[in-house]
Amino acid sequence: MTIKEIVKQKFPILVEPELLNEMEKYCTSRTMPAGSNFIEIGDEVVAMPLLIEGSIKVVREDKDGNELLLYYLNGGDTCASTLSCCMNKVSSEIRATVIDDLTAILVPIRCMDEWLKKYSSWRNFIMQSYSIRFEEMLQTIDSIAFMKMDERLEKYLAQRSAEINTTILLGTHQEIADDLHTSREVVSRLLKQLEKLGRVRLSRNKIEIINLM
DNA sequence: ACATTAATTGTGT
DNA sequence: ACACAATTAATGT
Repeated sequence: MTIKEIVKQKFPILVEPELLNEMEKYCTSRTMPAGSNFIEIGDEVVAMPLLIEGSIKVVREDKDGNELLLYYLNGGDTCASTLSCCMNKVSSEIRATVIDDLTAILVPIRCMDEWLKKYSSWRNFIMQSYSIRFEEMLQTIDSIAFMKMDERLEKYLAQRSAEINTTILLGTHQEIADDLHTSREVVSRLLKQLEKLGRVRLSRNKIEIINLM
């Protein structure tokens, strides 16, 4: 499939034929296996990714090396942090690791300026993804500040399953605990509670969502 | 198929 | 939070 066709399918908001032609010319497509680093803190940002398949986890790191989960990116998403980085021509503020085998289209940052001027659908797309991400991060801040861990966990599960549009989440309790900055035991116990209530079904490396609010 | 080992999950303090 | 038990999955024989 050509880049043009992929974009049409996954990013229908981008409409100008001219824009699609330019994307065909300047963008590259790239795949990376689960577990690899998409970008490291301090790296120079050379392109903005449009995710086709797979997912990426985006984190910040504090001075003691603790990771703070910012958000997950899935098919149809783009990375808002990359945006702000390349606008200001600075190095990456974030680390992004590939969670699920990734296919992405890379937009060279030198295209950004021009396309923002020339193509309204590109402008809308950027604005829209920026505001979606901003909203989501506000919610995350709210939940850290105001919600108890059981609610946070539930929200986390609900959000992740909605994002990748599946009722089955793969991964360990430890990984969830890391994302939520709590201990593995707490996650295990809360999950057990949810299972007793019939809201999830648990097995090793797998959580099946039955019924979350 | 069975035993061994490593990783994940469960539980009491 | 820690220690340890129990369970499950992966691997070798």
